[in-house]
Amino acid sequence: MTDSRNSRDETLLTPAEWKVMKVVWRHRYRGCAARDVYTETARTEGWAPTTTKSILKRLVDKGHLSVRQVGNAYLYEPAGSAVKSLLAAADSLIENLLEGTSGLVISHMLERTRLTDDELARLRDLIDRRTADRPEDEKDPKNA
Amino acid sequence: MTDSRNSRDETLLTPAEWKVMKVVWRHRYRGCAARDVYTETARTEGWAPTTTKSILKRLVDKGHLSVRQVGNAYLYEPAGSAVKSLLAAADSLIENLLEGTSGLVISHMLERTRLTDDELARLRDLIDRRTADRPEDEKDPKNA
DNA sequence: ATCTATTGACTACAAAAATAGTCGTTCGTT
DNA sequence: AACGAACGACTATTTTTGTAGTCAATAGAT
Repeated sequence: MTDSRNSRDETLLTPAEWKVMKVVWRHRYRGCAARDVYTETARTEGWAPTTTKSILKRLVDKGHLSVRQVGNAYLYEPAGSAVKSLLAAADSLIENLLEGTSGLVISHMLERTRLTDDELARLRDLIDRRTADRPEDEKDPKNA
Repeated sequence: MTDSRNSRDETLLTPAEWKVMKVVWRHRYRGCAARDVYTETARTEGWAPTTTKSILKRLVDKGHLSVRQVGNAYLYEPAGSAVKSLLAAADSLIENLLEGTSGLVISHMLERTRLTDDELARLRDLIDRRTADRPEDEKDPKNA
């Protein structure tokens, strides 16, 4: 047994790690060198280049980024699991939800997130389906 | 200036802190003694009572819990900001959203959260309003 | 009045995260 | 060929978390 009760979840990024991840993600199609990241984090976070490089390395170690040596340069890119990490973060938020606050929190997020009409439509669909599909005995639970 | 670029946000709880917070929250009306918490965390997390007590103290220090001495016992309760912390966590998740993943993440959350019909209705409302209310020039952005 | 279980305060310590420095090597430029 | 800028590897320091022990005070039971 992997002692599930214990400690730190590797799939969860720390705040600093997220900041780095976001920059790499944004550059994901052009390829992203360490410098691209630390130029930006220097500006936005005031970090020393070495700080950023350390975090990059940690992300690689934890498997969230992969490096590829292209000629001379080393290019970082989200290692498959970038979105997975994000969803894990979402799950973790859900886990933390205090009784009776689920609706509140999701509304809050909805209010603060800019969505395309498409995405909105998809969400409405999802909601409709949830309202209808639920079997009688599962209705109006005391929330998760 | 409070040097906003720096480090650890005190309003964000750590995973261990959330676990404790949830228990306190659940007992919020009856009042919650340290023991109530560590009895449960002993079972669910396998923590020593002292571990739980330490976290309780840290939560008090950070202002997420308040203690009130009622007669002999010390009762812990969410210090006003419990929900605020939760929303902060939600905001932080939003901040971390990678370009173009907003809809995905919110759907994901919706799918994994049990909501009352009321809450669902409110969400649908919110979505409808968002779809309609938006001024032309803000439609279909490249996401946040 | 005494004993004991329990509590909160304080202390401890290992691990992870945040932050950053050093250094040998390599790449372009001269 | 020589030099300096920049890179990645490795090392270092401080703070925060996770985890837990010790202990003096106290509340209740006897």
